[in-house]
Amino acid sequence: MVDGRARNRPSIRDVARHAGVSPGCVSNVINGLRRQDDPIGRAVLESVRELGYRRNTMASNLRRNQSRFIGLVIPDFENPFFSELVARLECCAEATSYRIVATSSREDHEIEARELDELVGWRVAGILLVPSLKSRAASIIEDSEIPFVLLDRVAGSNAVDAVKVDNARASASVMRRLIELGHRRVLIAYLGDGLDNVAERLDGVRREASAAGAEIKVDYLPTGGSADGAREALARHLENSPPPDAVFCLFNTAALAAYGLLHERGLDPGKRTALVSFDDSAWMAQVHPSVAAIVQPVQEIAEQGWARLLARVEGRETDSGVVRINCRLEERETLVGKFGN
Amino acid sequence: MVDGRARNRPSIRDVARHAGVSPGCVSNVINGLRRQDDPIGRAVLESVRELGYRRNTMASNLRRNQSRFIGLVIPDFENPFFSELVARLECCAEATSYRIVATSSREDHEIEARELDELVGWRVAGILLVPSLKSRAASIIEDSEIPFVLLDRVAGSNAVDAVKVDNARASASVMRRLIELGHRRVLIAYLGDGLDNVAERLDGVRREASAAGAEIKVDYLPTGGSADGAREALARHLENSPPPDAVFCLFNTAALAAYGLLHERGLDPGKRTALVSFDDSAWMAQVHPSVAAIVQPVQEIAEQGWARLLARVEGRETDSGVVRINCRLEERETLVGKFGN
DNA sequence: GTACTGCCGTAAAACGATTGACAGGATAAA
DNA sequence: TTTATCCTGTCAATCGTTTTACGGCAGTAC
Repeated sequence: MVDGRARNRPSIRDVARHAGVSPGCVSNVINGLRRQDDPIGRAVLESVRELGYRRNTMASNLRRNQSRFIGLVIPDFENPFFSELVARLECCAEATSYRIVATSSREDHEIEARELDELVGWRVAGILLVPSLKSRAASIIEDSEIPFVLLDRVAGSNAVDAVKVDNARASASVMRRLIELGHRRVLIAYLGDGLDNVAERLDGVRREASAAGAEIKVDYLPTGGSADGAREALARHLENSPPPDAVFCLFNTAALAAYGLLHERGLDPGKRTALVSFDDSAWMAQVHPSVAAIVQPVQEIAEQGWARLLARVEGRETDSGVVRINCRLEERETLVGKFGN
Repeated sequence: MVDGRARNRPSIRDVARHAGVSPGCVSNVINGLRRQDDPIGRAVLESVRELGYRRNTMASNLRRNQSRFIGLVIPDFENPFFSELVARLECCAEATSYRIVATSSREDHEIEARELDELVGWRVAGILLVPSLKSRAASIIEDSEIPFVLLDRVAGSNAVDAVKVDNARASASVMRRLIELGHRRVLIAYLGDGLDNVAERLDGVRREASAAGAEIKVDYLPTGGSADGAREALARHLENSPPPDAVFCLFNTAALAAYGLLHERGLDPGKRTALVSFDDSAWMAQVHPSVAAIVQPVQEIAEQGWARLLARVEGRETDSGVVRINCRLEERETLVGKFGN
C-alpha cells in the first residue's frame, strides 16, 4: 500500500467483467478497432467511465514493444536559452503523437549519464540531448541504438546527428562590426574550455582578430559558468588591465554581469564601452541603454532538431551530420562607436 | 522495425542463457539480493556488460506495481520563476530514489488535463502541479488517487495539499512601504482574473489601500499575461491617465515592460516614478537603476512541496492543507520616495 | 443447400521482469 | 548419523495489456 505503490486501480479485466465482455473486446473498443456506437461499444465505454479506468501505459507499451515518448536532456533549466528550447520543442511535439519528457543534467556528465541510462530503460522512442560539459554521452546513446539528435553542442565524434548554430560566423560578424566601429582593445569573456560551441565562438573571434592585424588587441578572459564567478573574474580583470573599448560576452550570464559591472566602474556600456552579448534575453531590449546581442534562432533549432529526430524514429531516410543555422546580430544601444560617437 | 519500435534489445532471458543460469537468478544478482562476488555473480554481471543489457523499466514497474517517478507539470518553461522551481525540485529529488519528469501545460487547462492523464497512465508515484489558468486539475487528480501537491497556485477546493507564498502579506508590505514613502497615486499592473495567487496579491493591495484612506488613489490595470500585451496595456494607460507616483507590477513580465516603458515616457523609474515587481529576476539587480522586487523563496517552496509529496507517497501521516511561506522585499534603487528624495 | 465473405467476440499466448514455493547442497549442532 | 538451518538456483505464476487464431453468425450469391 505504501512506498510508492499504486492503489488498486481497475484493470482492463475489471472493465471487461463489468461490461460483460472479454478483455480483448474492451481493448478493441478503446483503441477504436471496433465501432463504439452500438450496444456493446457503448456499454464498454460506460464501464470505463464508471470505474474510472485508465489504460496502464507501461503494460501497453510493454506489449506493443514501443513507446511514443521522446526524452529531452538539457544542462540547466535556469538558462533561458535552454528553457526556451524546451518550450519550442514541446510545441513541435504537440503536432505529433509523441510527447516530450524533459530532465536536466545540471551540467554534470555523471548525472547526464544516469539520466540517459534511465531513458534507455524506459525504451523511449528517441532522445534529444544538449550535451553537458565533458559529456561522454554520444557513445552511451550510440550503442543503445536509440535514435538521437544533439542540439546546440556536439560531444565526441563528428559522425552524429546534430543541429547547432553557426557560432564562428556569428561571433566573427560581431568582431568585424566592433573593429569597423573603431574599437581597438576588445575584451572577450568566454566560459572556459570544454564546450565546443564556445570554442567555435572563440575561433570566430580569433579569425577576425588576426585578419585585422596587429593594431587590434584582444584579451581573452575565461570566467567560468556561474553568474557570480563571471562577475568576479571580470572585476579582477578590469582592475588589473587598461579599460577595454568593447566587451564581447560569449555566453549570457557573463553579459548580465558585465552590464552591471561596467556601469559601476564608470565604464558605462553604450557610452564609454561597447557591449555585445552572444545570446539574447528579454531584459536586454528593455533596459537603457539596451544591450546588443546575437539572437539565436531557437525556434528554428527546435524545429530542425525535431524534424530530424522524428525522421530517424520513424525510420525515414535522411542525410545525417551537423546542421548549422545562422544567427542574427541585433544592434542595440550598447553597440556604439569608440568614444561614443 | 520502424515507427517508434525499439530494436531487439537483449532481455533478461538472453542474459540468463548467456551466463548459463535462470532468469530469476539474473534478476537476483542485478537487484543485489544475492552476492555478486562469486563465480556465478561475476558471470552474470559479465554477461550483462557483454550483451549491453538494460533492465526494461516498464516490465519491471509493471511487475512490482510501482514506479519511482514524480510527474511535475508547470504552466510555462519560459517563466524564470517556474524554471527555477523545476531546477530546485530536481535537486530535492536527487537526494532520494525518485526522479522528476517535467512537462508544461502552456497555461492551457486542456493541455494540462492531457498531461495529467498521461501521468496517471504512467502510474507515477506522485504529482507536483502548478495549476494553469482555469485549471480543473484538482478534481482530475483527486479521483486518480495518486498523491499530489499543488505549488504556487491553488485550483478549486481548499481541501488539497498545497505550498504557496503569502501573497497578500507580501503585496501589502509593498503598499505600506510605498505609502510611507509619500506616494499617493499608485498604478497596479495585474494579470487579470482567474489566478488565485494574483487575486491574493490584489487583496493585499486593496486592504492596505483602504486602510490608508481616501487620499490614496489606486488604479488597477489588468494587462493580460504576454509581455507585448502588458506593454501595450501599460502604454495605453499612461497616455490616458495622469502619471502615477509609483507602479507595482504583480507579475514578472509586466515589471520588465514597465521598466522599459516608463523610461521611454520620461517617467524614469527610480527618479520620477517608483517601481516594484512581485517576483525577482537576475537582471533586476544588475541594471541601473536596479529594480526593487519581492523575492519569492523558490528554494523553500520546492523543499516544502517535495517533503510533503514524499510523505504522502510513502504513506507517512502529515497534516494536509495549504502551507504559506513568507516573501522578502528587496529594496533597490527604484523604490524611491516621492519626487526622488 | 452450399460456399464464400465479413464482422466480431473469446480464448490464449505473448511482452520482460519479479517473486513465492520448492528443492538441492552445504554447514553446523546434537 | 541425523536434524535443523541457511543459502541459492529453478520453476512457474503473475503484473495489464495487445494480438493472433479460431469459431460463430449473418448476409449474399450461385
